[in-house]
Amino acid sequence: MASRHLLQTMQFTDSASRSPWPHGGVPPPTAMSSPFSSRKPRMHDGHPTCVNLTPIPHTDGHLWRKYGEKKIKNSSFPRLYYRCSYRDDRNCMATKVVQQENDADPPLYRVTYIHQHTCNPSPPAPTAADVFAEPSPAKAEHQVFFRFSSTGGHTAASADPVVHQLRQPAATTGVAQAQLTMLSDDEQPASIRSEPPGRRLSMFRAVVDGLRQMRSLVPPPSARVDDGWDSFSAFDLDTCEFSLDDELLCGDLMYFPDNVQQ
DNA sequence: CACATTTGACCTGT
DNA sequence: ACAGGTCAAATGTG
Repeated sequence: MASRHLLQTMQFTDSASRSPWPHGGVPPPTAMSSPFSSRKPRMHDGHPTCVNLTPIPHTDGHLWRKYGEKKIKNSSFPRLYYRCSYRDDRNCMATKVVQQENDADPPLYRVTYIHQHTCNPSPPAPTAADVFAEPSPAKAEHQVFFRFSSTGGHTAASADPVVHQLRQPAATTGVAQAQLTMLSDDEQPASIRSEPPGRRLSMFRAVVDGLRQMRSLVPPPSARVDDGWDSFSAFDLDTCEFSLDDELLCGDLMYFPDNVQQ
């Protein structure tokens, strides 16, 4: 699969631990509608929620305990209810609801997260202000931070925009880390959200140019199928399309090419 | 035995 | 009344 690559050091745990969201640092794949937009955290009974679509609803880096299952009207699949396993001893009120969406292979699940985890205090997730911010000299010494938006998939028509984060340590280390993630609207700076689509596209292309430079510093190994870089090898800078050649493991999430195309 | 899951009952909002 | 969310006893598992 595409997760192991280069020095077998694809690491996603850092962002996972810093994210308020249950998946490796950012919300997982889902349908989105415009550049730099994605699912918005919504309010659920006055509590923030995050709705994700994923083929692997059960592995998101947290420990859940199932507490209910309900047949839902007009749905072929039951709705599963989970709460954080640390609810009692750590007073963590995070819950999630898993609803199978279809019978595809693999099936797609809609996962609704309610409340953020308070069971495992960790440094705050990168704020929206970090997006497109110049890395500090200290940070740049260890890694280069890229976050960019693109349309995902092989065709522009079917492609929903996603926002990706690509991370790489200093080229001098010879170790590359790549992370394909997505940012919710709330994780993106308002300055970007408010930009017209054309302007956002330009910004995205500028970041992709940076990505190309970064790749030139540490070229991807050739003929490696399970190379994370392969996931980014099909960028079309004119159309901002990309494709995945293989599954990509991101944190605890498995991205499948077909799903990324959505 | 401890813990997780299952599943029907119960509760609540519309 | 109905649908959806939660509880909790029964059951399963290591």
